[in-house]
Amino acid sequence: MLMASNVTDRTKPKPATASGKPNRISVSSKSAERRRHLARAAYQALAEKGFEGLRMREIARRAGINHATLHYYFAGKEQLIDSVVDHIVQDLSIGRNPRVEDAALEPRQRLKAHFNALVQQMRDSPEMFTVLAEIHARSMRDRPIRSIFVKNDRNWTKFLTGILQAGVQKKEFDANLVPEVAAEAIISLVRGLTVTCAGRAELMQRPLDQLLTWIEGRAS
Amino acid sequence: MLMASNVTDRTKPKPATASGKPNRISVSSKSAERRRHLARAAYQALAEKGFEGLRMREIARRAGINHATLHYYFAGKEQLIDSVVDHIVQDLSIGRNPRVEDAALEPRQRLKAHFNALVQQMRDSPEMFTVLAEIHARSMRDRPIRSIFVKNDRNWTKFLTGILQAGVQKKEFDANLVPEVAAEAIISLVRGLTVTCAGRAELMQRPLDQLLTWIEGRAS
Amino acid sequence: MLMASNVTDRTKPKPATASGKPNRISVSSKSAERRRHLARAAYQALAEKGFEGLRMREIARRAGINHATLHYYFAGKEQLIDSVVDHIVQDLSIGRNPRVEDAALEPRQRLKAHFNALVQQMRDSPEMFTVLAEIHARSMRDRPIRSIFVKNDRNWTKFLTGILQAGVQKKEFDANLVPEVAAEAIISLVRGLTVTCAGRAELMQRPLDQLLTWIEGRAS
Amino acid sequence: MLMASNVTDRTKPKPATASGKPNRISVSSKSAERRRHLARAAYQALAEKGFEGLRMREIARRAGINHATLHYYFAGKEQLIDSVVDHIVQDLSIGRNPRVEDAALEPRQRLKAHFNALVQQMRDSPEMFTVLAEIHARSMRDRPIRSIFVKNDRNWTKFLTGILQAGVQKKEFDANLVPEVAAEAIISLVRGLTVTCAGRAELMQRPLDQLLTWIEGRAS
DNA sequence: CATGAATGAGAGTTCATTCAT
DNA sequence: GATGAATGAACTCTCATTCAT
Repeated sequence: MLMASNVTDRTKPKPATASGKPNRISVSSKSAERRRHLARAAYQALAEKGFEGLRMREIARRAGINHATLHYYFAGKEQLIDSVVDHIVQDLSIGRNPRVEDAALEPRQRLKAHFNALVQQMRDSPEMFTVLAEIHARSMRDRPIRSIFVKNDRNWTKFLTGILQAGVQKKEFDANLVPEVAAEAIISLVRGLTVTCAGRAELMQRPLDQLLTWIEGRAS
Repeated sequence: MLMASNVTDRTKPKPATASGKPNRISVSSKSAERRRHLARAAYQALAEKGFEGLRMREIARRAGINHATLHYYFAGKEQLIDSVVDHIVQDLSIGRNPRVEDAALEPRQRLKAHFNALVQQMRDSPEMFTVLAEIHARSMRDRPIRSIFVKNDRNWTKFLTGILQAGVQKKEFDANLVPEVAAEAIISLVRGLTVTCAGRAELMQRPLDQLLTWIEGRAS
Repeated sequence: MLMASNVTDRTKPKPATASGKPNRISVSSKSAERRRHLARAAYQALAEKGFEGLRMREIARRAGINHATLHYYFAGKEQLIDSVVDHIVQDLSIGRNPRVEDAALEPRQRLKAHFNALVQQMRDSPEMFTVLAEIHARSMRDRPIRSIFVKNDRNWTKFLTGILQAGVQKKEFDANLVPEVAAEAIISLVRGLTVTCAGRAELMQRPLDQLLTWIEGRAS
Repeated sequence: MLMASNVTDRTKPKPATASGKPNRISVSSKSAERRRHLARAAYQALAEKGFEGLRMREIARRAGINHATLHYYFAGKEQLIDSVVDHIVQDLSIGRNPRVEDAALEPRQRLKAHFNALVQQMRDSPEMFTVLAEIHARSMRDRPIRSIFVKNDRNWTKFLTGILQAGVQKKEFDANLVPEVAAEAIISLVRGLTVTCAGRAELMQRPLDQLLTWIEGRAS
């Protein structure tokens, strides 16, 4: 989850057609792939320069195309940014979908894995949190983006609540825990961590461990 | 603490000198006052438009002066922004200085007061957190600003550690608490809350209560 | 005469050839037809947006083809515009060719019919005069286009002179009339009317009646 | 009347103030003068390239200033164009205001003078008619500009009607003349002439003489 | 022929900054 | 200090045109 590399990986391999001529699907997929590539270039520029320094020409340069071509794929800067936001939010949601096979795992392990993935993400692609910080800042003045995060947080809360409930039930977590409230606390703590520990994944460990300890409570 | 109004309040009125002509000190004081006034105008513009939409001309307009005059007080946009950052960080640090009279208070009450002040701040001047989010985002790409926050966080940690230690000692808090680690967790949770609950102070209560519960542990 | 619908009507349908494959002639005919179709699309775009707002892409869109295909029929924008000018001037000349059967008619009636056709044209396709105004304006800076109008005016003058001469001879018009001079006056008055009365055909009546009265002079 | 040079001449000389420091009026007049200068540069560019080829950068170049400065004086291209239209319409109205001293002159002479001024204008500044043709063309798609011309034509009609009435009364003109109708005819003829005879003032003479003959009628 | 993709040139506009007064 | 004027740099966006397929 949370793997920025997913921004690329999301490119689903199109089925190779037998005919030499590209069919409709592969054509549209090629165009979609291109758009993804451009959104990724924008994402990187955003990580390095922020919204303030985000320039269409530089995004195009990063993608290796003429800046006018960018306008062929995106009606304007705003749409390109929307695309970046969509992609990143989609990436965030990966790994937060309660999977059937997870139900068997110990909740404690699942929560730990969730945290570990976060730390790993900070190690692998710290720029993702820079971009997130930018978008979060923007979300405070931009209703539509705000809505996206609210919706995203609801899903995240649901995911965590599921784990917490299971943990309480299995006596792995503190019996007094109110799953939803704890989920809210976890989300904010994690969110704050990405800012506080920007780029230094190792700093995240202790607060996350502390959080786990609190969640386990006297149950541990 | 954390009162945005402080941005203005910090402007301490200097006693008018007897002479009709302003003396050196009052001139420099007037100049400093003007600089504070401008930084405040910039702060408001920043809250409404973000760094991306921050314009020297609009700042000047808000302050009621000609835009060219801005350059008499700040060498450039960057310096003006630095000034805003300085002011806001200074505001943040207010209320985090362990005061002698506090030592007598119960640590639990002191922590609660700290949290309440935060909620109040969100109610009174939510724009401060918008600005903070902007600056936090920038701090992830900007070393000097990052350093300011690191230093600020150290002070904050120290402040919280003091309270936590006292609380453990007085058996108000969980005996197993490692004050510094808990302080780090508190800071990140609070930081995340300001984003998650942007503008809706009421949402902050439950996570903060949860946090208190955790800190008190079986001691409660 | 002067019927904008002629822009389309001029497209004479070529009889389909027996062979299933289109032969040279029908191909070139189809191509010519397509060119006329495109010129008409350009004419309409010109009427709505003027030269300033004339866009190759929009012309293509109106014609229902890809904009790149436009370049298969016209080397460039300039050639397309030339084509529009040619078509419109050709339309203008229709009805100004002295016809044998007209010789029998009373000059007064012929002149009146000429004016009526003009009024009708303004009623039916006012956009033609918008396009004409655009091309007239351009003709004042563009020698080749100017030449086209000068030539066109010569034909128009000849047409009117014929009527006027006949009218003087038949004592229908003022005996003192110098046909060529009056023709020039008529042309300019008509030309000015199309601007002054743009889109409001009813306003053209009175000046045209006045003109007729003047031409008839004491003869009437 | 109709003197393009008036575009410049309209610059009313500001009264020199005694004080070395420029007063409010002269300052504002200087700015207004600058605006007039820029509008004139736009007018010339418009005459040479038409609306289609009108470029802010070139207008600035003609005026000898940076193109950004143009935006200091005019909010945008549209406002600059509006200014050009205003100036030209103002120029047109000069000489069409019935003056008291004219009442004594023979109407025939006054009408002739009006026509002569037109011919002279075509000789002196033919570019004015090029610009007029552009604006007329635009007026056919642009309501606000259209309104300006409608209003202008009303004044022109009034001016001519005054002369014609006086002429009829003094038996200089055809007794059957309906002044207002004739005025309309005159306006359209003149308007058409400026297009037909673009740049060749000598061609205007014969139609205008014809027009005069018609107006005088059997009275002459 | 037809088209989606691409591009160079250039448009209007904005903005931080400078400068003469 | 203060300000109106000016400017260079750079921005987003558009468009006619070209080209590979």
